Amino acid sequence: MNTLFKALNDETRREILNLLKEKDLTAGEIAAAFDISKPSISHHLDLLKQANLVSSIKKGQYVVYSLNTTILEEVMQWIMHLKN
Amino acid sequence: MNTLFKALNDETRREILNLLKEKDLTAGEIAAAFDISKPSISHHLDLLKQANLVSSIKKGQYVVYSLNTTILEEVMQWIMHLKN
DNA sequence: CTATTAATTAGATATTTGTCTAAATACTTA
DNA sequence: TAAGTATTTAGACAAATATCTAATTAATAG
Repeated sequence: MNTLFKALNDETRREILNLLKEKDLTAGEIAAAFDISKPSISHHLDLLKQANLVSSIKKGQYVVYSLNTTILEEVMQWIMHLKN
Repeated sequence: MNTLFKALNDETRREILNLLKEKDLTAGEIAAAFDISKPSISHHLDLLKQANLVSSIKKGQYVVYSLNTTILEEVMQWIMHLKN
């Protein structure tokens, strides 16, 4: 839960998730969408991966990232639990 | 959204919300539940208030805190939007 | 093979955050 | 009104975080 909320607690990372919602993207394509250096984006992607919010697959020299919505159930349930 | 996720990104604050789920509590009662100084808890409560996750009312020399679940809808919707 | 492209790792740095103690404010009660 | 209790504010400090540039790793193409 900690890792999850930590990953979600950043505007850039939340925006990355929104981009990946539309379609899978390479690290470079993601970086191109922001005014932030590639290493920084790489770091954000790492945190998102640690939280299981995205997964990645190496395709040749590219790394393709995908959104993983499954883990969002946990956040939903945490919130639901609070609401009762 | 930023303020909300920021407030949720801390174990102590999440635990405070869980305590308030059961019943309203004074600042002192909340502080008593943790091994953290009162000023620190006060600061946590402030962040939760900024995020509208709790509200407070002064009752004599006490300040009673309550959980505000309404704002959680926003988190829910943000997540739901990502899941489609 | 060597050069190029994609991505990550390393290391540095400024900012943010959580925590503390001490002091201030607000209310109650003797 | 003076003393005591509840809470917050102020200021300091260590740890965590987001960012950068430079260097490294991995894969492709000439």
